[in-house]
Amino acid sequence: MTTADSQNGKRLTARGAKTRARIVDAAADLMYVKGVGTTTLDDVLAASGVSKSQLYHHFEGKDALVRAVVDHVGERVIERERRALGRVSTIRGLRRWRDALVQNSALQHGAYGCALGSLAGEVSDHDALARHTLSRLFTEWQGLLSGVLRRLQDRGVLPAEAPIDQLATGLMAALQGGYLLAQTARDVTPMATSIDMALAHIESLSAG
Amino acid sequence: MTTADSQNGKRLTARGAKTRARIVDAAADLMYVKGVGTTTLDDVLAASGVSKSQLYHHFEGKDALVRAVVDHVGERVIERERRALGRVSTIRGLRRWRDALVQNSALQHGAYGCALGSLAGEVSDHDALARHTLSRLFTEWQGLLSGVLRRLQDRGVLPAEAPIDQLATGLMAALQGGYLLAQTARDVTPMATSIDMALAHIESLSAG
DNA sequence: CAATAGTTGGACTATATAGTCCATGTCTCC
DNA sequence: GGAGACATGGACTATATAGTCCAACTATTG
Repeated sequence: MTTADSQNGKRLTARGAKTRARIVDAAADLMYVKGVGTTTLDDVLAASGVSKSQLYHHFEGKDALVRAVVDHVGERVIERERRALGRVSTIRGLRRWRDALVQNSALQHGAYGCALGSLAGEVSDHDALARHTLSRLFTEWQGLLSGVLRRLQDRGVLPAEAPIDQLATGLMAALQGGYLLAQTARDVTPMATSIDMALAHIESLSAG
Repeated sequence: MTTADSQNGKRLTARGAKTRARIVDAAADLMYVKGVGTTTLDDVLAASGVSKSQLYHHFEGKDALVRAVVDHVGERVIERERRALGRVSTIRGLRRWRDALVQNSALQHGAYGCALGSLAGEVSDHDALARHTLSRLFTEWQGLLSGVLRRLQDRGVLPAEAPIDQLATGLMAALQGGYLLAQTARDVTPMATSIDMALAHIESLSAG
């Protein structure tokens, strides 16, 4: 966990932890759909069925809540990606990973974008701490992609000279850029296209 | 111009047009730096040295102002890109284009991201009209990239079968994703890396 | 030079929203 | 089982912000 999750020094009963989790869950969902700025504390209260004092009991204020949401969403995304990428060691596996993300986004016609990416866009310029956490999360996600590429390398699919980390950065950017274009067009096609191009580039190196 | 710029039917004197432009200019700058949601009308008033009634004389409300900002920023970006890309017909030219964008972003250590991209992220899920405009702007920008690739094709640098439009989409996504990663990391390196990867892929097709 | 339409200044209002407070209820641990 | 800490409910406040109103001013046009 990044920030104080088990309230600095305070005891925290199972009941309290549950309430806290309910708040963060509701806030994360709302902020994904409505955006961070337009999600009010009253929205969060209504959605989680919790009173204001409880919210302020568990969080110092909205900023702290936003940070908790970043932590929570980050954990969820990284967990999902770890499951999806942790053992992939083929180009086909990467394509399946791509398909899953694209199809998932297609359910909303691209709306809302990447859970992490849209948080990053909304928060990065306003909260240095949250930005830093998001930056680490992206790096971690990228590390999972690097792992896949390294396994490809180990299996001889990619040459030893292939710049693994840079390829992972490029793939990550293709993903995030694709999300943004899809979100704006309300059509996942550009997202599929951009990831395809990145994967095609990676695949083209295997000939070398 | 997309939305009503010369107020539907109303006369508009040179003086009025100037005031209107001052408002949009100030709003665009503030919204780029502070974000759309956290920029208040009072901020815009203070920055442009204009009174509230003038703002409401020229715009129906904040939404209308945001749309005018989208139009204005869009025009500025497209103009800049038309100048930068309009006559490029070499890979080297594309690299110079990349350098200009990266260096420009480096001046702010990546902060604020792409003028169009960050607007898209903030506005797409809240204002269908603005989203549509932004989508068209991205398409237009991408069209400029397609133009470059087509010239490369005409000059025999790229093969006839090269999927121009998809490559342009991929390049655009690499750019936008790079912006987002740079904004989050406050370091332009990932932006440079991701565009490089897209350009390397395009270049690699010239061998085919 | 009127008459009309566009332009401006700034006080005023309504409301949404973050944040406070305190009384009461419920655990935990000795 | 009792003391003290944790947890909860909800009313209350302060304030920021979008939006209104109107009187006065300035340009344009017949």
